[in-house]
Amino acid sequence: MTTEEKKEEKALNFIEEIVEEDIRAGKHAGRVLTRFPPEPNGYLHIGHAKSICLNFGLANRYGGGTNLRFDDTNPVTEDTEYVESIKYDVRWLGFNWVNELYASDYFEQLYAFAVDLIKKGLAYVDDSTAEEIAALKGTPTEPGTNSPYRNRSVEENLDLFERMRRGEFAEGSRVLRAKVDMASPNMHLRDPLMYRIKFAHHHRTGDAWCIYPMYDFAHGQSDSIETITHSICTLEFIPHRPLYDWFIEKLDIFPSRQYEFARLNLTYTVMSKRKLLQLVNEKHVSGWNDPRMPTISGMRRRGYTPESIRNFCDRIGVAKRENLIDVGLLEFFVREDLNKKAQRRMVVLDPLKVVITNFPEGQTEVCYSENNPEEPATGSREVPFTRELYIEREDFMENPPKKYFRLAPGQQVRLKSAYIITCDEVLKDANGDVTEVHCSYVENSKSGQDTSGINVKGTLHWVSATQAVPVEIRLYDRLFKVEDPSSEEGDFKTYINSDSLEVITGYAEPALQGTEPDESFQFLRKGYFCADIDSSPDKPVFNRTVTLRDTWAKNAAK
RNA sequence: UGGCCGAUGGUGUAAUGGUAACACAGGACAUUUUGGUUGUCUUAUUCAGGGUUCGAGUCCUUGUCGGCCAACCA
Repeated sequence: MTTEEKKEEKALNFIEEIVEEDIRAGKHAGRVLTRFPPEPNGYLHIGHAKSICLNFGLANRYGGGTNLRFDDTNPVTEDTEYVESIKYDVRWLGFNWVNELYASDYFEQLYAFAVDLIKKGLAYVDDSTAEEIAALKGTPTEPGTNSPYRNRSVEENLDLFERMRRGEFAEGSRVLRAKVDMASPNMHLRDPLMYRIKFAHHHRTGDAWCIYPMYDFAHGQSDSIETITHSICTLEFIPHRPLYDWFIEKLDIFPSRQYEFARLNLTYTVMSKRKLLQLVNEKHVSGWNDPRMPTISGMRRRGYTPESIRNFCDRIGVAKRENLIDVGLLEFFVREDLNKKAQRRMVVLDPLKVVITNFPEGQTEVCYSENNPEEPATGSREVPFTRELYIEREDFMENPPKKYFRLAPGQQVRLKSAYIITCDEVLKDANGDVTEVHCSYVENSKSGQDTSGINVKGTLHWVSATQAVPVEIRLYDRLFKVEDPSSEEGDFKTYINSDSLEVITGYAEPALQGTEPDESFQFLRKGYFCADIDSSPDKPVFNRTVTLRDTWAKNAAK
């Protein structure tokens, strides 16, 4: 079955249904234009990826386009550093926007819209303090009270607003408000603020402006200016929609429409930029791109692929129900993708020395191991077999439980792509800890030319102790100890998992030397690992993306 | 106590008045020179009550539970 057919079979989400209905009805002549509107005040995270896949996916599917629009109306928190990272991340995810735009491009137009509303008697300058405005706003159960400045003349409002722009008034001394309805049960309709005074340097307009539009008077208007047909945002903006429509109607501009879907929540992490910024600022992580972060940049560094993230976003669907998705689903998709793509290598993370007593000292025998059994075309590589080897400490047990298929006294195992060995002797130190295991290899059991007829249950990964390359390995675990840190009592940071990073030295087969950053491998039986940007040719550093599925560990834990 | 949104397996998402489906997670078996991969099987009377209908997860109604809304943030 082709991808095309699969796509058609898949049920539509409710937004796709709306779009199809609009197309059927001939709305906007069947044109579809969406936008992805990040505020450049932080890095993109997996929740944004859901929105990106939705917006760009919709445009893709219905022959439209998507604008990348930076919602940069609050100069004090925004920065070009964020702009650059956002652009990089969207491209990396595999999407191309038709226009790179900024709400700040529209400041002059937005100002003209505001003047228009003032002239229509639908906006006024309010001299009240923030506290006074809040006090007159009422509560969800009590109506608000009109501001004493609500009935200024059009002329006075025009004059005051112009002088606000000229910088004649102090920050916080005046605002422009829409004249809607102070008694509305919808708080957002109680004369919402349109403009505030901020003597702040803007990352794009510099010091050209000292008044900046609020979200509600910038977002919808930007949509309209760009003739966005479907403006998709998250659930918390539902109460803003009547205001979104009010401005468009009163301004009599292009009728963009807003639709809302439920944001993504993932177990064992947090998904708000405010919280993520705290983790960065307070050094709980090394930065926005710390591999434990749910940011796109963090996941990229961790070893996640764009495909795996897109597949994930595809599978979780789009609806209006609050959700908390098991991070295991994300892990499934990265395993699925890396299983096809990542070459196999052998690396011992916690070494136990094995001496093959019947193998000559100083001799090296070349073995060949397939690079990826899922992709035979990737061929095989040489792996040196010597008298002294390392195996994983957990792959040996002196007194093994039932169904332990690994090495134990008197037991036989296969060394992957090499020989079957028999455990003859266990050496211990004064504490009784195992220091070394002596084995003998079965000479006619070499992989590919095995005539021994021996059937072993277990196959172990291994490296030559004398030719192994030490590598730094960073083992990551979930950032939080509880499923939903944000819903727990108190500060979410009290639930940080202090053991979320463990740095160890592993011993890699020689083929792993000189690995380039960003390259992903499957370390046999251990998981997927991605070379970190901290790697240098002489000292590779690997991040563990995710472990392999481990049914043995699961059973043993029971 | 106001307004708005929502409720389908453990988790998500479908079913558009006509046999509750798919994925993940869990369980069982088989395959496997990765306890990986792969394959087969398996896990729900749809929040509750009432109503409309030949027939309701779907429509109506009442209730319950959850979420959002009173930043000069977005």
